[in-house]
Amino acid sequence: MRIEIDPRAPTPPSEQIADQVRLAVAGGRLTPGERLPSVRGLATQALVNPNTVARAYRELEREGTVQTRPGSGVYVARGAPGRCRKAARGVLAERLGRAALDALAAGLSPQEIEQLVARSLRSAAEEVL
Amino acid sequence: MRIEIDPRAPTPPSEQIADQVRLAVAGGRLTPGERLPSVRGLATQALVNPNTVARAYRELEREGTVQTRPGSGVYVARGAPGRCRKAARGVLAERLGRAALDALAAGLSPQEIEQLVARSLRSAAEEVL
DNA sequence: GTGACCGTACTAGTCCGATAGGACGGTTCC
DNA sequence: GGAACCGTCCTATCGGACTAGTACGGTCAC
Repeated sequence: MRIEIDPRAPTPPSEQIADQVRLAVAGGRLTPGERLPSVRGLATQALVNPNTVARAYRELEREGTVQTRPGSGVYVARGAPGRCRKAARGVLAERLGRAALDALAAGLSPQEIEQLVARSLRSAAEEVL
Repeated sequence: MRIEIDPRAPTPPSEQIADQVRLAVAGGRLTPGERLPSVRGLATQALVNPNTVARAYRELEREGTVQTRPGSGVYVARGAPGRCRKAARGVLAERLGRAALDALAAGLSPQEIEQLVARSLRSAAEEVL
């Protein structure tokens, strides 16, 4: 479980951590019952404060994505993948929709926009290889 | 020139203003020589502080999108549409690319992603009508 | 010239999130 | 039992961005 933080991004670090965990769960790279990195460990690795990681975990627990076992660690909850996948679909549809709207506002044609997406997908697919 | 601010968005209000002006210039809804809303007027309309609008205008001036005529107002610069269109294309390609990557990470298939985009474009096109 | 605008500049204050550091109790394993 | 973890909680502090209020000089129409 590798998590990268971009300190210059407009979204706060704790949100970035939570988002990456959600995506990993939705994508099956974190499975139910699996243990997340410890608060201190992840804080050291991602160069943020332990409190910041703790806040992200608290948020994930609140929404039911993870379950913390006091004194032991934080674990992916049962049923989390389905929920995360559904939520991710909604969020991404929203993001893609906004981007598409902005692209239209900027004067790009629908054809150009679909081409941009197709190209992104191809290069992303290559990156995964 | 209508500008909407979402106070809950992660991007600061001044950035939102600058972004919307750039998109409007790129899309031809603001043309070279046209005058932007006054700092005070836009601040009142968008429910933000005049300083916040002034900061956005200063940023736009720095990058050459607008030109301020002291005592008179702020005007869209010559050559701005081309530059904005080019910049918008880059930014949007980046945004779409990130969203596509995240969607892949969340376990969506490329086909599903293209469908999502196509659907967004259709609904966006209807909205414009 | 006068008044109504315009953008700019400045200082001070507020708010929110991240950071820092320490203390606490629970769990796991030897 | 004891050491080494674990997550949690708390208080204090810092920094960035927005807000608030005021003052200044330039432009424009009458």
